[in-house]
Amino acid sequence: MEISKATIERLPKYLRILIQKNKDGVENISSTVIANELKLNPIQVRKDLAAIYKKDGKPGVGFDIPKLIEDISEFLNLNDTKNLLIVGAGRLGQALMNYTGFENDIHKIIALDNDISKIDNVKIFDSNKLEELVENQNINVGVITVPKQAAQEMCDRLVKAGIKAIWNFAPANLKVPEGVKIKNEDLSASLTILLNSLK
Amino acid sequence: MEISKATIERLPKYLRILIQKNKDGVENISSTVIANELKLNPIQVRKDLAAIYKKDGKPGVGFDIPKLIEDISEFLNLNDTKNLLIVGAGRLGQALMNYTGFENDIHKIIALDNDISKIDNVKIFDSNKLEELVENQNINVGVITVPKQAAQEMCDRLVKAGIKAIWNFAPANLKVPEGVKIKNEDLSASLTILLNSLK
DNA sequence: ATACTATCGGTAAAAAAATATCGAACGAGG
DNA sequence: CCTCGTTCGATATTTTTTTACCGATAGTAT
Repeated sequence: MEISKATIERLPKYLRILIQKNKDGVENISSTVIANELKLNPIQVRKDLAAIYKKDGKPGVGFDIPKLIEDISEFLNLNDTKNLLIVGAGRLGQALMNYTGFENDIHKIIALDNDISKIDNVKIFDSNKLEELVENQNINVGVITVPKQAAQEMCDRLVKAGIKAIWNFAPANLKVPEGVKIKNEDLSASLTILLNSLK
Repeated sequence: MEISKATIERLPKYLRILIQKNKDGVENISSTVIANELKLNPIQVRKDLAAIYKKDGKPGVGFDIPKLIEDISEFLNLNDTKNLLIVGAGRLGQALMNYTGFENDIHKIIALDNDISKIDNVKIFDSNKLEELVENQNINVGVITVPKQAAQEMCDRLVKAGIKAIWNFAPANLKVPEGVKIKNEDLSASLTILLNSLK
């Protein structure tokens, strides 16, 4: 079956709940409980899970949590180590380097900046090492945390070096060629939408 | 007409393009040009704009950029000053305090932390001032940038103090009562979805 | 053993969102 | 001043996503 984009966006949310419940020692969970946590419809949760779950959920009991964690992780390909190259070691870049929220996949993170003396305890490379690092460090994702003015240029260099996925935090619509995926983390838009929902 | 959630999520993207074109001295823009920039369908762009634009677009010419900027800004309520209270003055909190991507609305940003000596050039308040600040500084949005373990507690305090909108950067499903809006900026999920799209 | 409740999966219906079609209007160029 | 390419808005259609319905099953309590 074809798995919808909407479903893929919800799977990580289910996973976070499942991991928490698993830590708490719970063995099974129903679609109703998951739905309540996320303010979703239980039927939707079941449909999403049916798309990737290999074992059937048990009527009256729910889903086997460890098995479900395994299946979602496998589907989302979380067990392969991913290497990130953070371009820009300002406050945001530093925040990402130290981010502990990547619960499942392990990421090697390398920071690049024009000013290589920015932080003491992390190795920062000079920006001119970008192409070399992409090649030698098996980088999967380029993360852009430079100011907006420099963002497109850094994006172009990452693409030229062979990167297929870009995670952009600069407030700009970056252009990438066909075949390269880009995810814009548009904080301003995000806040605007939140505020708008209050109306 | 009722404006769909999907439309509201696209409006800030249109706005960013329009502001850029306006700076470049362009006076009109067609739905086709906007759509190409964002890899969307021009018909969709026209439909979105029709929902909030007060003036008609001109066939053969396109839309009046300054007027469109004004109408989108008004619809999204961007001209009112919004006050943010950032809870947690770590790297992420500092990044948000210094973020220059909030292109349209002006935000007074106040930071809270247990350690009020963290940064030199920004006034940081002690965490126990949270309730007082929410009351006296007319705070519209509480921004959570504390570690996951402290996130729910801070969220509860914000809600109790009367905050109706929470912007959460901690990797956790925070619970809020009915009537309070929460936007989770789930970076791990975001990255996972990006990586998944490569398959 | 039987009834009761919670929950599942599959199919069907409804709602939301995206896209297509088309006649009309604008401006540029001959 | 006529023709052509561009673009619009309105209505219709298609696709995607969400929600409802229902018969069946697991576990629990009587």
